[in-house]
Amino acid sequence: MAIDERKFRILQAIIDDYILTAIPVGSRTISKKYETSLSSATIRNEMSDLEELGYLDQPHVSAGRVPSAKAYRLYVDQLLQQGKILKANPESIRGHFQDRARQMEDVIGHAAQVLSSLTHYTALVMSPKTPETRIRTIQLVPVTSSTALVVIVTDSGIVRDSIIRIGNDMDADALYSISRMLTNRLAGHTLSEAQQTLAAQEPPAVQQVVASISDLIGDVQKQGAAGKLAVGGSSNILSFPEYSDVEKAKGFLSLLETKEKLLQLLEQDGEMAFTVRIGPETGIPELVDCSLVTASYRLGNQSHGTIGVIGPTRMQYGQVFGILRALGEHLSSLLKQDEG
Amino acid sequence: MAIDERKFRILQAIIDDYILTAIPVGSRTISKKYETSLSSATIRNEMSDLEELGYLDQPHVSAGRVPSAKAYRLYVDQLLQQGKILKANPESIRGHFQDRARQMEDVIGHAAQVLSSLTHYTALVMSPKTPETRIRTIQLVPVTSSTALVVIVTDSGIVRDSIIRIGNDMDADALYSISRMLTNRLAGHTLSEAQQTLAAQEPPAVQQVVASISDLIGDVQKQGAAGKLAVGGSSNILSFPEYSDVEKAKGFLSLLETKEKLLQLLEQDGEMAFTVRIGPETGIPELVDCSLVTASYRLGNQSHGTIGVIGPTRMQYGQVFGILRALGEHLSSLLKQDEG
DNA sequence: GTTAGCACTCGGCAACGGTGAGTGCTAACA
DNA sequence: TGTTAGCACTCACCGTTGCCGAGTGCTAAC
Repeated sequence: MAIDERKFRILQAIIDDYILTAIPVGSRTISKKYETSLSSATIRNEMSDLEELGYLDQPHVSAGRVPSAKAYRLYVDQLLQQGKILKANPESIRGHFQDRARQMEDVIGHAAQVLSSLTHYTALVMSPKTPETRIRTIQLVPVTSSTALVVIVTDSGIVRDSIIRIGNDMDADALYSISRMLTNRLAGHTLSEAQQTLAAQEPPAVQQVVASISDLIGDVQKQGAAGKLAVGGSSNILSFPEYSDVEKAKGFLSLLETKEKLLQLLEQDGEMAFTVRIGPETGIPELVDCSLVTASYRLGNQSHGTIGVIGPTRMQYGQVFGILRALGEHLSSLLKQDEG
Repeated sequence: MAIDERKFRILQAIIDDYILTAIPVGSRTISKKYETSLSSATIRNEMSDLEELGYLDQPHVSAGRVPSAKAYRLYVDQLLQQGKILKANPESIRGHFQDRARQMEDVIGHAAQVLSSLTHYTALVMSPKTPETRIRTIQLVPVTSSTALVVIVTDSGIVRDSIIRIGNDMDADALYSISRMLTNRLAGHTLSEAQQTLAAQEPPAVQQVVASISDLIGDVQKQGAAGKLAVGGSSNILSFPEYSDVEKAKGFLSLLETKEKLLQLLEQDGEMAFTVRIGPETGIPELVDCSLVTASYRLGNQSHGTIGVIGPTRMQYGQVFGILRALGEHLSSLLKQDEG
């Protein structure tokens, strides 16, 4: 038995209704609200077939039907294939980003806030990963007589700084000449090349400084490979009856606090327009009743970041796609402008 | 009618028991577990008096008694006065801070994590405020041909950077000479003085750059005045029966997401060893069932930050005091060491 | 001042039964 | 062969009822 066009229409109606109400959908509801030309008995037969095919679940015998993960999958694939993406109002997004944010962390934090308040779901925003970035400038800035700030600028515009200990006999000019020397030697190299170069030739005078800088380069690399994550609207999930159970809610919120797992989850996505993971497809027990929708946004020409939304499986997918697309475009333009 | 020594002992027993169990305490429980020399009837009379005095509440007539905010206030004051602060194991704290964190934000974020996992409550960590800080160095680092990174180092060791747009005709050396000029002119000045100085004398050649830097100084000032806030263990509150109601939990978690209110709350505290706000004393409706315990930690000699814990009013105060003290000391030493 | 005794209150819980939404099946109809 | 009306059946939900037990306040005796 295959799923024909009418079955699909009925399934769609069930999903639409369930997304709105979160109440198991009965045959009579469909017959009255959606397929008015068919009687409830006919719908019933079709629903029975759909259940057999694995698209519907029945919480108990005298309740209506609930869409399965398989049903959502079909629904979403159809949505994406037909390009049924609700247009979000770009103005409403731009309005939230009036004041220029200066640091990447501020931007992604703010974006997560905006995304969660627009969708009413939980928002994730990951900064772009920059695994194979090249050094552009290294500069030492005096802080105290015995410490200095190392600033590393890479070609992806990522800046990382850290305070290191220096010998007592260095003034600003001495630091500047070291900076020039390092920049000359390392500019254009990838981070790992730079670390090797530094390890190979250590001028004894600046040995300690160079070692610290080498450490820092390792940090930059590690961090660039990982990407930073901002979460917004954690508590939104509590608005949904799916999470009225406190234990479940706690599991979900704890998951949000351990960002490693989330990063891992987001990193599985390539540079797709949209990735949708429905319930068990996430592979995380706490998210069996959730869907994760992610999209990527471009930063310059080489690296990309990820934005996403976690909500109940009965998510307003079409709307979420639209908002993600609009926000992604906005972020891309925002960051491009920053870079000049 | 005043509260005599025996009444106080009974009140203490009730609070201790309620802190452990969250179940309204009956006269028989006290008579059996705490005041074994007195019968339940006697306890009953005393409890009736304590209720009249406002120290106890009765959820309903056939339930035990629950301590009021007034009771906790008395209890905590006594605790602090007698110095009954449980010693926390400093090792357990140090163990969590093995890897040196490089940026202030990492430090406070990590500290919030540690604090929440040690106490099992929700942790707040605020970075030190530095309202009257002085500039030590300003340096421009080339990023692209038309942008540069401004790094401002202040005497409180706070570093703030931002990317600004520059004219196209500046190379690294030109930027360095501007940096020297700015540092010479502004070093030792407070931020507001620096802004005024810059506004007064604008060399036309670097007009745009200077204006951007002036903006940035304003930012630094604003940010220094505010302090950054990290929250840890938001979901911990869900472990307590007080917040098994989803609506209440949602209100609490939403509050944690809007950091402005929290900052405002923390800023009311001066540089006290401990500040305790019990239930209504917080002045925030979402926190009527919560207590907020804060402590300050020193950064260098001038500025101080705040760490705190939010938990149910029936909090393990003695233990929390101990952990806060130990963590505060650790943070102070950690940051001092960073500064060199 | 303390305590035993007793009547009383009231939340919590389990059992009960009615209601209604929803189903599956069957038989008749187009 | 597909559609539909009819009907018996299931079962979650909800309000009612009654019991249990923890806890209280009061009184009287010690």
